[in-house]
Amino acid sequence: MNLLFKALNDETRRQIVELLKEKDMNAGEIAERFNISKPSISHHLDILRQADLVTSEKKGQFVEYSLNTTILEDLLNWILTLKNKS
Amino acid sequence: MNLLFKALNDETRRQIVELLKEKDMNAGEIAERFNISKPSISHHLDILRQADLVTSEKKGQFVEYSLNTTILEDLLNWILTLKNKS
DNA sequence: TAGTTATTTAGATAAATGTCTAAATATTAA
DNA sequence: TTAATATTTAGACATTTATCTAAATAACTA
Repeated sequence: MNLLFKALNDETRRQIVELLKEKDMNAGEIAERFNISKPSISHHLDILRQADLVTSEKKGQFVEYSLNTTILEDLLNWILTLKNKS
Repeated sequence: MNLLFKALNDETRRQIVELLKEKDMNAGEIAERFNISKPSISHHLDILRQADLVTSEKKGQFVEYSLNTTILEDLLNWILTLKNKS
């Protein structure tokens, strides 16, 4: 839960997640969308992966990233529990 | 959205939110629950208030804090949109 | 009014974070 | 094998963050 909140607590990472919602992309394609260096994007992707929000798969010389929405179930439940105020 | 994620990106603040889910509490009562100084808790409460996750009301010499769950609607929708993967 | 209690503000500090450039690694192609 | 391309790792640096103690502010109470 900690890693998940941490991963989402950054505008760039949230935008990456939104990009990956549309379609899988490789690291370079993702980096193109931002005015941030590739190493920085790589670091953001690493944090998203640590949170299990994305998965990565090597495809030749590219690394393709995909969104993993199952991990959002926990977050969703946490929020819903809060909303069911006692 | 930024302030909301920021507010939730801290274990202490998430615990405060969970406490306030059960009942309204004043700053001192909240601080008692943690091994953290009162000024630090006050600071956490300020961040939660900036995110509009809590509201505060002065009651005599005490300040009572309440959870505001309506702000969670945005977060909920953001997550649900992500889950509806295209 | 003077003292006590509740809370916040101010200022300091160590740790975490986001960013960069340069270098390393891995894969493809000539 | 050598060169080119894709990505990550390493190391540095400025900013943000969580925490603390001391001081300020506000509100009761004797």
